[in-house]
Amino acid sequence: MATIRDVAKLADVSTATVSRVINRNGYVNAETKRRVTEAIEQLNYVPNDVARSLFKGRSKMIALFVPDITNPFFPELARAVEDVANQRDYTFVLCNTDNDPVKESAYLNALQQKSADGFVIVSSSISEEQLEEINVPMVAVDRITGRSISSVTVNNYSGSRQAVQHLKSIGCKRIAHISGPEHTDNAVLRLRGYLDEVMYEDWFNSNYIAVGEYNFDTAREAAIELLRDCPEVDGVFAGNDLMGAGVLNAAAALGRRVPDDLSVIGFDGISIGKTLTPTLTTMVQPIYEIGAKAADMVITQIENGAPAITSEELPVQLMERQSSRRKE
Amino acid sequence: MATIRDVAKLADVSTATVSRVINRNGYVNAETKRRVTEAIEQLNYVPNDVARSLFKGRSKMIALFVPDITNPFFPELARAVEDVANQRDYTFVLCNTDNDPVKESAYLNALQQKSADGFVIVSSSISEEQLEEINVPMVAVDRITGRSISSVTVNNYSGSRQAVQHLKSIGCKRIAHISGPEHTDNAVLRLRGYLDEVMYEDWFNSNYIAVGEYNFDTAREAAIELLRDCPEVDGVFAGNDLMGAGVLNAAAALGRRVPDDLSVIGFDGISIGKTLTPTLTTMVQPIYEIGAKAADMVITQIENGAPAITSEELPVQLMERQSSRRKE
DNA sequence: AACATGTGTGTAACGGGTTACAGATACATC
DNA sequence: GATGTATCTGTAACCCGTTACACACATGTT
Repeated sequence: MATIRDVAKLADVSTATVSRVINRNGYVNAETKRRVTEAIEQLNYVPNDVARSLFKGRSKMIALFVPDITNPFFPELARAVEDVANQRDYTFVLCNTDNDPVKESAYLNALQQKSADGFVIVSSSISEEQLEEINVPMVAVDRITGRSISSVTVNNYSGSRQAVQHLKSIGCKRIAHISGPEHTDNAVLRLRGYLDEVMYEDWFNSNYIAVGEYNFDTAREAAIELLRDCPEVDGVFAGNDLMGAGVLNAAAALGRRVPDDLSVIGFDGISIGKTLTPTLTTMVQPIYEIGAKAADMVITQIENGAPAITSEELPVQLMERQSSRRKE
Repeated sequence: MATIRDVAKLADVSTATVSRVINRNGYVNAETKRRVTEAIEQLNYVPNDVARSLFKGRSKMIALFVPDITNPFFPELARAVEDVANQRDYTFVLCNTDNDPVKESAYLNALQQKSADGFVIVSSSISEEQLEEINVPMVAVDRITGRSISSVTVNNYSGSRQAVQHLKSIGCKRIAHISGPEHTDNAVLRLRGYLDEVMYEDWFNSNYIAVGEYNFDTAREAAIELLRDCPEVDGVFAGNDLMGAGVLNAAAALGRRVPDDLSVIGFDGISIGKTLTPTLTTMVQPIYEIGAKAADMVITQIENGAPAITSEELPVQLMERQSSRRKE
């Protein structure tokens, strides 16, 4: 591979001049510039990013931390972050943290050594101290980790109320909630939204709440138990779409017809909702925009160094599909 | 951040000695080593990866190219590659190529500039010439791109025959195939397996073959048309699970009961198969192992420089679920 | 005594860019 | 004619590790 020195020699100038041509800064005579450009062309020269990074202390690289890319919510998010990164000429690195603080900080260290310029993270576990140690821009997404970090989220609380309101509006009289994990702030917010919507209903009772992880299996288990214990339940608000799929499966296993006997609504708007039978009614998050917005914020901060902590909250939207229908 | 020079000064040795301690090579007196280690500890020193990369021309970084991470087959693959990369102390970079040769080579260039050490790629489009240009280890996965590159795949042909045999064995008399895209070698192999299994059946007719993309929507469309035109079809082999989901959805839309009227089998074994109603019978690929194996091959090649081109073919396995059942 | 081998450490060049600084020239201004 | 300013270019230091090479000393060999 050709180096800047090869180019300099061929164009009969110093490396400084070549560098000036490449980076379009400082004065360069038009004729000189032509010669340099030609030499670059001829040698097929491309500047070495590593050398550049070393000098600048920056790498044009941002990383996304997600709990597990295997969860279909995250690929779409990743896609957005990657697209924006590319658009703005950054390299994109994906890291699965498994919600494990040890893995998280291992990644953080490894990437700092590589001069990563910024991070977009989905994390429930990162500590304020760790945040202090990072001296590059960082934006939290989907979940808020602490108040000393910028974030892009949706209004989980009001989205959750909307979801329950939808079930009420189609005539559900007994609405249960299969909640996500208690240590995750968005699950707590959704639970709170549900509670504030049903707490004062005379039919409400705490058996209508079950807790699972944000996945299919635990939700299915929880739903089977709940629906067996409370056969009067005619509406379920699932903590997210994956859990909604679990509820649909549980309903089928118990012979409960959806939406005739039971309406189900999820949260997220991931694409598997459309593949299910019946298709899943859900509160759609603008997942791609969330990721794009977060990536944009990080890169803008990298380049302009705007340090203010900002919190964006995007809207969710009801998407009615087959799993919920007005009762006769 | 502390540099090796700071450590050298504090321990009162040269940077060479510090480097020798860090890398455990060359001779270092035990007492000296102790002092250096202490200084490293005290300063919280971590070697700068970028400087290291610059000197060595290697970055301890591998990349995975996938058509689209949003397709649920790939996250699992990505997960495997990432895990192995981490285990062996490599950084993992994910790239979505959208099957676009332009994006592919843009990524290839960008990553070469960053001294990426190796690539795992899923691609139908990369050319032999491009392969020539890459002078780092590279392994193709899922699809074979050319004969000048190592690969890890499954036996698509025999897996496909097994799938059709399964439908026959449960009593299907008219078996259709919704095939994946014609420019993708694994789709072609699966189609060939299907053909070799049904071609000489007296019922066979070419209307039983439809072509789509490897996604839900096109398969759904294709299946609706096919099932409407050929109501006698009682078994469908879908090109992959996502397409299988499309077929199930189409069947539901047409009021065909699965598995009573129609049995459906997919290919891949991705997790959404379990979330569908009915759950989807499929030929399970060892996706994680494929990714792990490929990552392992790449890294081993990076470190030992074994240049021989090898092709691994892993087995697929029938997983019977609710979408297929023996006819009475 | 002469030489080989093993141990221990430092100096300095190197990888491939970037840029502060200095020097040179051209032109404008007073 | 002196001074100022814009244009153009090169030298060399710098980013931060790694390692070839040189040198010193200890021990073993013949």
